[in-house]
Amino acid sequence: MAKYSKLDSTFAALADPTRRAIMEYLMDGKKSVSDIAKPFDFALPTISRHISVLEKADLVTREIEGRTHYLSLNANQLKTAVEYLEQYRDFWSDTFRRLDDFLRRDDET
Amino acid sequence: MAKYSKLDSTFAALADPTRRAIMEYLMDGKKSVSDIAKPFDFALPTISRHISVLEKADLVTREIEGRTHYLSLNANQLKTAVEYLEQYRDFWSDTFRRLDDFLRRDDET
DNA sequence: AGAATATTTAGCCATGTTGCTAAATATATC
DNA sequence: GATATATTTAGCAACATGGCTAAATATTCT
Repeated sequence: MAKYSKLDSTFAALADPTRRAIMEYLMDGKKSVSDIAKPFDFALPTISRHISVLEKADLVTREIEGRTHYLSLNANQLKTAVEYLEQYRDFWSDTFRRLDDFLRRDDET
Repeated sequence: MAKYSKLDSTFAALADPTRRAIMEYLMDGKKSVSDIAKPFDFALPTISRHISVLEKADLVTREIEGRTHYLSLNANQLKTAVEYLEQYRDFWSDTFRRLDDFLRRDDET
């Protein structure tokens, strides 16, 4: 399926702390570029580029109103990233169950 | 918390398709470096480096037996990455619920 | 000891990323 | 129409990444 075709850019976008902070801020709702930039010590073009990386990764969407660009989280792609990682869920459940069993057996001695 | 302190390198490691393929292969259990390298058209040192990127990201662990290095998935860090992304779960549930409500209302007309 | 096997390290090159400042573009306001 | 505001684009420097080959290291086998 083409569902996972953007994982490269999605995970790459998530690998930067500034971009993750932007994402977290957007949980509050849609925000303009300058709103997003305010708390950071970076020049505006730097933030603008971070936003466009998130946009190309489909993690955020842009809505232009006059001269202001509003950015919002894209639920779809976030969900896709989690779904990809969840294929490992069985694996880590097994691991923790085995650890649990091990500890439980210790208790019985 | 220091729990999310490795997210930069973890997501960066996941951003490469070769490394994701390696991870998927490791779901089958622990494998040697040359086993892992076999299906790829890359030189062995290239795969060796990909593995060490995964290792530094805490996504895999290494167990050395004689001259052979065995690699396994690290359940902990996989779980941490998913947990980080799941803070957005409320957000995307809301989004999809709103969409659902919208479609439902359409049905009623 | 010497040869074979498993893997890493070093060094190179091409490309991509992330920060900057300066300039361009688009829209709103006086 | 000129000025102010919101944002992007261009171009640069520093550094990181991902591929390669050649060489080094560690272990096993004869």
